[in-house]
Order: sequence, then structure tokens, then C-alpha cells
Amino acid sequence: MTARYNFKTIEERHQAEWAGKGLFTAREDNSRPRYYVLEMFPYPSGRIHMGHVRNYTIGDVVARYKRMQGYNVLHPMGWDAFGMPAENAAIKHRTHPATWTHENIDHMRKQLKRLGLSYDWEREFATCDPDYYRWEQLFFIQMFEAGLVYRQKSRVNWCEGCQTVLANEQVEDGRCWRCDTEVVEKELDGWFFKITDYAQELLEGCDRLTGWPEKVLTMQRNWIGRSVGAEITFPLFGMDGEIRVFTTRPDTLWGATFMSLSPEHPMALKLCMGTGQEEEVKAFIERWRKIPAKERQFTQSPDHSIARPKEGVFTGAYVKHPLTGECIPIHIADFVLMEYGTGAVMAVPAHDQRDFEFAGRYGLPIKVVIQPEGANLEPETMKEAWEGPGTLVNSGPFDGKDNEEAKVAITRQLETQGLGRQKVSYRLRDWGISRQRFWGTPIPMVQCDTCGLVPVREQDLPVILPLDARLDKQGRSPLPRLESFWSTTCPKCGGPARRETDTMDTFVESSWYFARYVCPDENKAPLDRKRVDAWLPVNQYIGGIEHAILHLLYARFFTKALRDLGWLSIDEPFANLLTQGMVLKDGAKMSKSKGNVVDPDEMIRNYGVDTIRLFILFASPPERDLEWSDQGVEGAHRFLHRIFRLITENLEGLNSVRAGRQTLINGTKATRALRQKTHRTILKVTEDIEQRFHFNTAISAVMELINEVMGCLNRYGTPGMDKQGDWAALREAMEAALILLFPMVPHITDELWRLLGHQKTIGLEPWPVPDLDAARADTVNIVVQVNGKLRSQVEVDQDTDKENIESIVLDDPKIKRYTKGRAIHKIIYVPGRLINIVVKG
RNA sequence: GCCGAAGUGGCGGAAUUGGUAGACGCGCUAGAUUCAGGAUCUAGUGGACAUUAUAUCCGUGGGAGUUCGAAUCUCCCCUUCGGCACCA
Repeated sequence: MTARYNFKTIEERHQAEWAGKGLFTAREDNSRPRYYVLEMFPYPSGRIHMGHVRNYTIGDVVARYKRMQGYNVLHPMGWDAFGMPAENAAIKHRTHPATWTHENIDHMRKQLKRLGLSYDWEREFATCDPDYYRWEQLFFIQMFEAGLVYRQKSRVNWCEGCQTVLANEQVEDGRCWRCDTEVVEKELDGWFFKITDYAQELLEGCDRLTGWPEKVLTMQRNWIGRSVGAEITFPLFGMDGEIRVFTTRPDTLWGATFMSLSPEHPMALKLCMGTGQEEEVKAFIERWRKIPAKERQFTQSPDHSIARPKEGVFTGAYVKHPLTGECIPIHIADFVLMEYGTGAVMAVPAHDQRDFEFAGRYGLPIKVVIQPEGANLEPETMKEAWEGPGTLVNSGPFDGKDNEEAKVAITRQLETQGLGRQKVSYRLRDWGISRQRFWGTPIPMVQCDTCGLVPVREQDLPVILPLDARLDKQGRSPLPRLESFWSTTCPKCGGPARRETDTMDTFVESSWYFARYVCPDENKAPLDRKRVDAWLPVNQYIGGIEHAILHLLYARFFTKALRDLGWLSIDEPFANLLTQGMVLKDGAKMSKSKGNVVDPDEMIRNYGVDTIRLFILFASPPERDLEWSDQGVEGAHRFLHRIFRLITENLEGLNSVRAGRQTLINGTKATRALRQKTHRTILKVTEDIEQRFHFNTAISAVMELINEVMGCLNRYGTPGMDKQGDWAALREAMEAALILLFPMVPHITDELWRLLGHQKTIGLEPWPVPDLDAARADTVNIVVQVNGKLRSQVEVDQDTDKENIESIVLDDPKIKRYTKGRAIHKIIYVPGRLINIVVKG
């Protein structure tokens, strides 16, 4: 009886050895090319879940693979440690969020270590450490001074469940991204990052992020939402002043029959004064204000049953058409957004569906100015607006022009009169980062009655989150009521002042953590330029698709802002991005409420880490969703068991030789076939990992190799395998299999590697290079088709030419049956693969 | 409604450039071993036909098309998932 596959002992032993030898410590070593692989760091919620296991396993395979390829690999891990769950838990358990967070971190660190992940733990940090967030406060101050931060009162998204404000990106379908509570609107003072200053660069950068999935780039492009048009000034009629609009259709300017203002437009109430419409306008705006934010959005739903019609009211005022001088009525319309463009639109009902609906409801005139090709639109008969291309009509000097040309021509005309200009608008809004919660980075600002808003002096950083704060049951932040925190003196005049009690959105911490990993020990500055330049950008970033916009857009913005402050020289933080799919059970995302959670700890106890890693990697390619299968786990376990036995039961034979070309050259036919398989497997696995990270097909290739080895042993029997060459080929095959599998199942392969007589860990082996001669086949199998249908196969020498193959094939009795009495029309030959005989009759 | 991705055996999934569809694994069936179960090993496993030819036909959501040849390319339709949803 040979040794059993005791995964627990094996895994613990090798983990201890790797850690003891510091094999995963990244060093400042310029002799080797650097490679920075990073997985999105976790929120310390308490326990690792299968999504983490998948994410970190994928990253670990990449890290180990790159090390074997000779790279100086940086693979760090840390904690995204600020956030609401800590506060909620602290309230529930009457403790401090810091205590809860650190306990979770300790537990999760143990779990990650048990997974055998090759992290450089010396670089670990938690974002709730003052040593981390002090630098974030410094960045905030520098950004404030550079004009990238401002404070403003505005209507914000308020989540009652979380008792705080959310950024636009954090509202999904009118609900909070974290707790799913319906978001309400609230008027509040808050701090903003001017991400819109970088809108154009963030958009253009998408074209250069060739290592990112197209899906993510599309989502980011749509979120930024650039549109080119014109800003047009409409002078008020009969009074001083003007109203400006943004339009992407300056070509339809002649068709503007009225103007629509947002109910929030600052001119809305002023315009109606003294027109007799005052009361109606006031009543309309009052009514509109009472409609919950979510219902306001439903005015253009495809399902007409819940669609609210567009509503508005006439202000009694008019503007002058900038080109025709015509008098145009101004309406308030509930579908016009104050946040986009200028909050006012010129209404062209013939060529904009929304304006068409509004005009129809209030009996406003429709004027056709674009005629589509081959049609003659009449306002009376139109059932919907024509938004497509066409030729201009009723447009004075621009009649007959193509509408695309007219956009340019009309904009130019407006420019010469000083009534308009070309303008680019973005959908992207500034990033609201104020949170009315406790457990986050304090915003380092002070409100002084005489000096206004003043940043904390750099030498006074960090502004520390007090550890003696008591949280109240409602979840409101204790900071505004904690005088010892907010009471301070003005850094400018020394007078009494009040500290800002809002904290920062936790997405700020994750916007620069990847840079801090490069120099976590730097204590004079946030970043060490030399190391930052050497390591960044991250070569491979791995995480969930749910951050396609949120975290990934914020981190891109922050990188550019830090670059402009002089802290970095890169434009983009992540050169390559892999978005891994979700882990599902019974077709649904694992969740406590559905009761379909698979516990990683339990799995590891029953099968070992290698089995779990193997199953996860084998079950589907990383970017796709993964369906958890207990039977699949069993299968993975069985495979590892098989390899273990294959080596332990044949140790004597395997160790009787040393693999190498010398003993392999005079092998038998079976030996040559095995060697061919070995080297083809090396080729295949390397390609699968290198090109697409398709570990599932890489593993199946190694399984094939193992099957081949078992076949050899079965066919010839172990006692028959006494020839040196044969054992050498088997040993070569098994060593290759172990090395190829090592990044995926590091413990068992390292164990078996030692059993084969090696002194050092398999992780120090260089990644194998295939012997192309050995991989080459002597003969090839040619598929023979007649009229595209498979009819026969022939085995020919590798270098047989077309003529020879043709004559062999045409002589084949199986083929003759189909060609007999028919005319051969043509013969198509795909070298080394296939021959197709096209016959007629 | 608009944009995007996907649809392949009982299941997870292969098929890299238009060239043997279903690799590999799970499951299932039969056999070996075993007191029995489990584990392991061997063989088989898309469907139909049905019987010695190891043929033939059908088959990658449905329908058309391009091609000597289509899971792969084009068009139309269906389904599922994701994103956006008054952005002027």
C-alpha cells in the first residue's frame, strides 16, 4: 500500500514552507521585468465567500504563472475597510466599528492564507488605518487647492436605509446599490470631486484601453455620454435678458415653435411675473415638487399603462427666435432636466418625439423643417416626430441643404451673430463624495465664520476618526454631536471654527489603493515616485463586473487627478482588466436569503484547497458565470487523487531515470507518441493561459496527457516498462503535467515534485518550453469529404504533397463508391487537415 | 424602447483563422473487483434507423442566404441575460 493523498497535511506543510522562505515577497529588482497583478480588495464583511475564492484563485494562477516565466511579480492584498456594515454591526453589538472591522480582517486573513494564495503579505494595509487615510486627506486638500473639489448645496440622492447621500453612479433603478432602499431626493450641502473636468479624457482613454473588455468600455462611454451640438441664445421678448439652450439638432432651429424650461430653472418664476400666468405657474411647480423622484422618470416608459403624460404650463413670456426674430412662447415642461445642458430646450415638435407629445397635448404648432428622402411630411398627418436625416425646408437661406451640413452652417451663422456656438455636453455629473456617516475618512476641512471654508493644515493631518465615539441607534453619525471632534480653531485666523463632520465616500479609498501597495512603508509622503513609476500601471487587474462603472471610473479619474498633482506619471491605472463572472448555485447568485450559499471553509475541510481551486478553474472560463456543482467538486478531487496515485504507485520506475533528451532519442513508437502529446500539451496550456486565461481548457489538456500516461502504463503494464527510454518519457510527461498544473493546484504538485526527487519547490521551476521537434507528428490524419460530407480518413506522411494525397484518396474504395460514374468537378485541399472532392452528376 | 452579449448532448463546457461538432469533466449504462456498499479499473454513451455496412440519415434556438464546406460569415425572427432609459 502506498501513501494516501492527505491533502490537509500536504497543504499546511507547503504553505508553511512558502511563507517561511518569503517566496512571494516582491523586491526592487531591475534585473527582471516587473509584473503587477491585483485583485479587487475585499470589504472585511466577516467571511470569505465563493466569489472571493474565485476572484483570488484566478489572480493567484496569474501570479504564479508569471513568476515561473521569470517576472518579478507584485501580488498584494489588503482591506477596503471603511463602510456601513461596520457601523451597523457596531450599533448592534455595542462595540466600535474599528473593533468589529479588525476582528473580521484577522479572520479573513486566516481564510485567505488557508487558500494558499501567493500574496506578499508584507504590503498589507487596511484603508481605515490613519496611516492610509491621512494621505487621502492630503490628496483632498491638494485637489481642493487645485480647484478639483468644491462644496455645493444641491438636490441629492438620499438613502433612508443607509442614512446618507449616494452618488449618481450608486443609484440603480431608483434604489440604493448597497441596501436596495428606494432613494429619495433631498436638498443638502455636500462636497464634490470635479470628475467632469476629465470627462473628455476619460472618454478618449477608453479607446486606448485595449486590454479591457469591450463591454466595460461601452458602459463607461455611455455613462460619460458625450454629445456634440450647439448652445443657442434666445433673447427675451419685451424684457431684458436671454435664455440659453443646448441642442444636438441646430439643423432644426427653424422648426422651433416654443421653448421648454425645467420646473427648477431659475428663470421659471421670474418670467411669469405680471403676465397673469403667475398663479398657474406657481401651482404647477408646487405640484411637481411633490412628485417622488422615482415617478418623475416614468413619463416615457414603453409600457403606456404606467406612463405619465408630459405636463407643463405656459409662463406668459416669450423669446425671440435668434435667426427669424419670430416670437416664441416659453413653457415649463416637467420632462426637462435641470442637471443636463442649460435646463432649457428649444422645442421642435416635428423632429423630437418628446416635443411632439408635449405640443400635441397643449395644442402647440408643429413646423416641419426636415423632409426625409422620398416622403412629404405634413404636420396635420404626422403620428410621431421624424428624428432621422433629410433635407431642410422652411428654413430660409438653408433650404435644400442636407441636415448634417446644415448643423455646421447654422451653428456658424449663429456664431457670427454672437447668438450661439458649438458646444459639447456630457451626461456625467460631478462625483458627490460627502457621506453623513461616521465610519469613513473625515473630510479635512474647517468652517470658519470669518474665513469661510479652510483646509486643515498639512502638518495637522491626519484628522483622526475618534475611537471613543458612541453610535446612536438610528445610524446617524455621532460626529456632529461630538464637540471634541468638531470644535477647532481656524487654520487661517485662529478663531473658533467648526470641523466638517461629513466623511468621504468609501470609493475614494479604492481609487488609489493600488498605488499605495507599491510603497506601503513610505511615511513621508503618500507615494514614493520612484517605486510608483517602476511598478504602475497594474498589468492585470481582476474583479467583478459590478464595478464596471463605479470603482473603475473613479479609479481612472483619481489616477488622472493624482498625475496632474504630480504624484504619478501614468494616465490609466489598469492596463489589462479581467471581469470574472458570478458564482451561482441552482442558477441563482448565492445568498443567505435563498439559502444556497456554499461555505468555502467547509469545502476546504472536505476536499482541500487544491480541489476547490481546480473545480473553480475547470468549471468555466473566468469571464463567465460559474454554476457550483458538488459532483463537479468530486470530479476535481478524483482527478487529483488519480495523479497522486499515478506517481506514488510508479515512483520506483519514475525515479529510475532522469528525464532528458539523451535517453529519449531512441524511443519506441509508443514513446514518441507520448512525447508528442507531452510537448503539444505544453504548447496548448501555455497558449490557453497566455492568450485568454482559459484555465478550463488548459486543465482539460493536462487531463488528456494524464489519460495518455495511464493508457501507456495499462497497455504495456508496469513490469514491461523497464526500458530506460520508456520510463524517461513517462517521467518527462509527469513532470510537465506537474509544472503545468502548479499555478492552479500548487500544493499537491509541489508535494509530488519532491517525491520525484527534487529538492526545491516546483514554484522555482521555469515555465517549460515545448520541444517543437518532439511535438511534430510523423504522419497526419487527412479527413476526406465528398461534396462536403465526411466519407473517409487517410493517414499520410507529414510531408506528402497534394498530388500524392489526391491519388491515394481517389483510390480509396470508400471514396470510389461516391465518385464512381460521376464527374470530378474540383478538389479542395487544406494542407494537413482535409481534402474535399466535389463531384457532379 | 435603444444598445450589447449569449443560445451547442441529461448537465458544466470544447471546437484559436470558415475545414472531423460534442475535447475534458459530471451523470448514466454494462462488466471486473468486493460479503455488501463505497472507492477503483475496463468498455460504452447526441438522436434516428436497425443489424453486421462498424453503414446511412438527422443534428449547434427557428427560418433563409453566401460557400466546395457554416456552431463560426450575412439577413430576418424567437428566447435569456446585462447595460441605458425623458440626456434635448
